[in-house]
Amino acid sequence: MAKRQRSQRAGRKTRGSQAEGAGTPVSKAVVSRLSLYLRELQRLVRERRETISSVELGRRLGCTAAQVRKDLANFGQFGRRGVGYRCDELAHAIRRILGTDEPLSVALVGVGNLGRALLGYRGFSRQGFRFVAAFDADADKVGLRVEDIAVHALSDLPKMVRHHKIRLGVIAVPAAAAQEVAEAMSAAGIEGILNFAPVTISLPPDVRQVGVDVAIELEQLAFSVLRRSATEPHD
Amino acid sequence: MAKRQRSQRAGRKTRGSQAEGAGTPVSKAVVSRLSLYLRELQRLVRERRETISSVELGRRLGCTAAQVRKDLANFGQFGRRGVGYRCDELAHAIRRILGTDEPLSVALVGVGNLGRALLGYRGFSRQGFRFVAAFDADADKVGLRVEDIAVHALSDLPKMVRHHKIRLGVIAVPAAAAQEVAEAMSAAGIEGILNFAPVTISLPPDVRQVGVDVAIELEQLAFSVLRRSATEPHD
DNA sequence: CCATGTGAACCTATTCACAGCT
DNA sequence: AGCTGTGAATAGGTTCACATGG
Repeated sequence: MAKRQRSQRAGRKTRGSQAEGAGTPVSKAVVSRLSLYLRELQRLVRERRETISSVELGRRLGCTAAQVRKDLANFGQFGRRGVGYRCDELAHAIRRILGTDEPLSVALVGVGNLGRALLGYRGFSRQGFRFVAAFDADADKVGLRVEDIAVHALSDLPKMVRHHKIRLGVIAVPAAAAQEVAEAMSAAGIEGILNFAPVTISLPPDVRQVGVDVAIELEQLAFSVLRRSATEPHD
Repeated sequence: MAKRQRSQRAGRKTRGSQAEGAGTPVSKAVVSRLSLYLRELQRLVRERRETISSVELGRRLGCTAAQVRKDLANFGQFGRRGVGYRCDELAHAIRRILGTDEPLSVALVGVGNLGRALLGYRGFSRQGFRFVAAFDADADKVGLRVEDIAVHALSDLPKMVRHHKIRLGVIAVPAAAAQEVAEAMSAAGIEGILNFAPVTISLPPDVRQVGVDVAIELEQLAFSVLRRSATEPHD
């Protein structure tokens, strides 16, 4: 495996080149923590904090300092020995790694309660995402504007994807409709799907997907709470 | 409930006892997959399907058959050799494991767009959760009923927690308010918090927490989509 | 024969501990 | 001194392959 590590001679080999392109496979857990680091760094930058050490970043996020350093080491060298990481610099580097340093266009399908909440959520644009179009199967909703986004018929999806160069799609429809919508997205050329419907959807492997099921998250929580009381019946 | 943990002696190891109480530590990943199994099993039950094998369950969910069997093995024996698992039986067993076989009371704080969407989401009650009260810092919202749930002032939280035996809390407030709300929940005796605000909250270790940041999920997706096109520039 | 349940092998991820730079 | 970056050690999770039993 490509060991181009020691080519320090390239001089400015870009401190923090997110280098390898796709050299080493990075695990999902690492990427997930990178997003967490970024979130905290953005807060630090807002607070005018200049630098932070791996120890403190770890402490704030509930992971070890070694973990922070190892995660970053997957993508390059971003810190300064004896000093730590410059908050703004590292934040920018992580955005480059994640690919959110330039805006990505997103389509939302399903303008129900959840869909509306997502359209109105400012966190997306803060992280470099743009909802450029919404879609709904309900003819009564088509033509409305929700949070300043126009609602279109699903049949317009392919056209809109092409026209707005939409690469990501968000599914916020009932479970029964999710598979169909996912297939439409895939056919329209969307490359990644964030699925809030409580079903597993199956897609060609070249379409990436992430599922979020809020009921499952609550179940996780219930388990850890209840198991805890089982573990420590009385203290 | 209560009762016979280790009553069955030697011979059969308790078909489907979620036995160990807290014997072996179970990883988060396992619990997360259990929820996924449950979701699929509930669908199968609705479709009147009697049994399913680990192979097919794995195929539907995108994991291996061995994974399915190993995960279940953490908690007991639920299958019948040569046959597979009875869908209804296994679903019920998993609900027992997760602790969602009896309803849990939940409080929601933050009746904004997201909070409203969560109150209206039927998936929660389907999985055994009950929103029994909502809270908001905005005095104009206090006194309203949203999705048939009354909105209270935050100062009523301790009283309501006691009165309704609320064990879980959901935070759907802006980032700036989340830490404060979490502390109020903890002080009121809530044992687990599902946090939708995009910040890491710090709490005494006896309060369990799960964070969901939808922007982070989109970032995960962006990364895997963009990395993919970097990996295969031209096929 | 079919499919589970499970020890053992394998592989991945996290933590340790220290070399090396500032 | 302080803190990063990283090989080595450890712990954890997944897959294999087969014995077990309906």
